[in-house]
Amino acid sequence: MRIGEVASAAGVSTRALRYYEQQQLIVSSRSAGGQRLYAPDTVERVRWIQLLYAAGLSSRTIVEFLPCVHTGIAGPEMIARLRAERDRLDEHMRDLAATRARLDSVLAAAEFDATRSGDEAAEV
Amino acid sequence: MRIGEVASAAGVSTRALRYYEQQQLIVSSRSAGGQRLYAPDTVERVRWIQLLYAAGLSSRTIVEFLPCVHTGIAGPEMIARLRAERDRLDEHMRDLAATRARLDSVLAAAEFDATRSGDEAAEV
DNA sequence: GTAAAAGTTGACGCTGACGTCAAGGGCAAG
DNA sequence: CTTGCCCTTGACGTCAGCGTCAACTTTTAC
Repeated sequence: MRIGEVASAAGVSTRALRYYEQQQLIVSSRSAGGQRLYAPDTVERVRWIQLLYAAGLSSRTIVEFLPCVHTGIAGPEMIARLRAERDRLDEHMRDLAATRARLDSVLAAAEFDATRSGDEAAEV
Repeated sequence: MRIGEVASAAGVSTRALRYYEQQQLIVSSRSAGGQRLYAPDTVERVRWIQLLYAAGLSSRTIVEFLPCVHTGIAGPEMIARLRAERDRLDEHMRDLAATRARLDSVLAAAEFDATRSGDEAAEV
């Protein structure tokens, strides 16, 4: 696959893919003319990368994780790192849930106030 | 309260507080000598700000939300924005949960593999 | 009264994940 | 052959939330 195909299949820009390659997150072979060629499973890999970015991991961390993500094999040190990141994720999710709850109660109050002042448009 | 007190009470740097003021997130009066003085509830406000930052909101968004967060009053437009952000948060949390699950299954595989190869240190 | 601690206003630095030109080369179609 | 689209490297730009001097002033403690 060429870079544009991978980009649209994975929903990222070609710039992002070149950046990922520079960060050693993905690899490519080259055509005779020097164009990048990707294995099909690169798309899956890129989706993983996006997930891990969204989870707050850095390129440096992701590049360490990706091998064992694919092979399922990790040394004890890597297992500890994986656990640590999972626990960080858990904590972050708890914080988000708390924030969401507080935001929701603010919303409830605002909606109640809106209905009381007769603003029909704000009602569910 | 002076800036240092608020900073340590809220767990942020003084630099952050000055930045928040510049972004109109908090206000201060001044002493005769020109030093910032804060109302005690500023601490709570700063905690809110931190929560919303952690939830991925920008200063621009937070400055719009904070008034109705405190008063519980919001126009229909603001209520829509609040709902939108809450929904974004929900979606983000779902993504994080999915990522966490996938990470966890990788971990399970790695741990299993580690026990099979007799690496006691990696066992729970 | 004086030294230390805490505060003030600039202003530049930093980090990360790309966006965005610029100036060209590769490649299938007609 | 040339049109047009996709690709290449290189390099500078961006944005946000602060960190970090620097050079002073205010306040506090003794």
